[in-house]
Amino acid sequence: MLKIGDFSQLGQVSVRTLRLYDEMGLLKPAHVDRFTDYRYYSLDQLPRLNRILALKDLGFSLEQIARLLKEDVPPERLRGMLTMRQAELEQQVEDAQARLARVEARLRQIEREGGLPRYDVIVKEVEAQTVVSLRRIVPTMNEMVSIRCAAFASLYRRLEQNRVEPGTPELAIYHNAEYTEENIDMEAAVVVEPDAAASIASPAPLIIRELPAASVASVVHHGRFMDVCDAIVAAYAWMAANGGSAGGPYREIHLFGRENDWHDMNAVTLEVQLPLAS
Amino acid sequence: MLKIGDFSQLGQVSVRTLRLYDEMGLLKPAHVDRFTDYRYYSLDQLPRLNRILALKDLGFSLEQIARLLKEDVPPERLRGMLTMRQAELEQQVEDAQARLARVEARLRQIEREGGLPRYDVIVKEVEAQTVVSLRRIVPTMNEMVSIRCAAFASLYRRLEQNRVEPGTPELAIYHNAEYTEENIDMEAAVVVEPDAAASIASPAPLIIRELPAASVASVVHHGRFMDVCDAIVAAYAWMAANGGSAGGPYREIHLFGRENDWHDMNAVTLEVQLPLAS
DNA sequence: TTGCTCCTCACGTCACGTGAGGTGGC
DNA sequence: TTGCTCCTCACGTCACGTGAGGTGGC
Repeated sequence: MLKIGDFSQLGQVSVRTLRLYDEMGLLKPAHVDRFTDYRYYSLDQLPRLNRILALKDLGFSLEQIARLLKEDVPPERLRGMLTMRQAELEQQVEDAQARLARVEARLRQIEREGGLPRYDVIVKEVEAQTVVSLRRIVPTMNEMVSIRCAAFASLYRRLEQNRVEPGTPELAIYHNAEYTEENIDMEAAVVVEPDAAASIASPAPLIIRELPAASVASVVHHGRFMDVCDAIVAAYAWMAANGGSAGGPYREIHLFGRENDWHDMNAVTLEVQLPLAS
Repeated sequence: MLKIGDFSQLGQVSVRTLRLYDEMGLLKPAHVDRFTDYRYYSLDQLPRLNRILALKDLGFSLEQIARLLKEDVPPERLRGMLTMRQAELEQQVEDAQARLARVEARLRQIEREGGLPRYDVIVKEVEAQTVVSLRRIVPTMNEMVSIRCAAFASLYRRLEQNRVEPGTPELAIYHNAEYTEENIDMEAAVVVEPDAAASIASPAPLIIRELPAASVASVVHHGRFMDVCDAIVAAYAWMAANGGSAGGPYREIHLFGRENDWHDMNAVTLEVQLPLAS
């Protein structure tokens, strides 16, 4: 019989750990003194301790190990748990590799720019939404603001006529697959309740559609509206650096409010959402 | 100004998280009502929240992020932290891959044997130890027990003559590089205090040497002494399955006590330690 | 008697999730 | 007045590490 200290040395675990395993029922001492409560272990308990450590080494939690060590686990269940573990570990490897790639991209970025860059890109999930919109081709960049504002004005007017409450915030969607300064295919949109959208009898020229759910690369821009292109560039650059590709037209969310009502175009907050191909 | 609930929706984080970030000083609300303690955020705080989330996504702890967001971090320090993170992540990838390999080895083992195998192999570090030993060539397996016992008896006798206290446990070391049933090169050894070893004036034929520290694959065998070969096989099989190779002769640790004194060779506990090449 | 080992609480870790119990604003 | 949102505690998570305070065995 070994006292807990000796057994812990043989098994290369701490005394505290043995006490925990006792408490959890993972490894009960062969004998406990009734008067002193001292724990005594026998040498032939060492294989069980090693089994526990081996399973822990595979990444199982103590609770899972407790289940695996119950006498009556059928081999299929054992296989099942290991297969689960395998899948989890594959996921872990993948996650760590992706994260590593992002860290390396950051490092390269810092080399270039000498510090944390202006924009941070984060990936988030956006849900599907019903939007009502008007779509316009904008001949040149110079006309963008006026055409977009007119589109939004027209959109809100028609919604009012149909007694449909526009949701918030409004957004613009840019459909050109590549960068262009001419004939920009732009959609001015606003989120509405699906029921409200359905209540519009003859919608034309309004477009009513479901904006699909997506994983998006999201960048928040705060400052001059005209500088939003920097944020868009940042989103595309991030995507390229992390080996993704676009999964749809990017969305420009007017977090600051309605473009037509806003007083100061040099202090807007908006979010660029670039859907990622998955 | 946004109430915490609205800001949490925009930022895709929970209200609880925002309160935590406030408490930690990571992201203070733009304004806190003096009477109600309500937190109010402004839209232009969204970029900071996103920066926090982006850094978290790289795997930094909140405390590290707090340090990174202090105005005055020089870019080198930033690079330093990212490089650290990079190294940690490389380690994580490696660990997860190794663990995955072990899980897969287990799965294959279960396919073959239909359940958890008899032996569990764990890797542990053993420290360098000073041993005193006698080395013998054993012509055939049949003579192993008698020659080994004689060697241990002779070893203990000589230690006693030199008034050196033998440590515990005793161990046998097998030097043949390959499996063999003839001319087995065996060393019967016992751990001693370095000082005590040094005090032996003319040691011959005793060998006094330092058993090197090592990473070992460790298997505990409990049962008949003659079945210990199963444990040895298990250790080698594990090593092969996990892509390692032997880094020295294996050691057979007599946890049960002295082989010469033990009464029941059908109930021994011993540990096989197979050093791994690193 | 003095160290050494053992015992049982109980707090701390990390980034929140999840109530409990109470209050403010429409 | 009724929901809804906000507030501040405070416990739980996971596998221990690390004292605190006290006792048993040589």
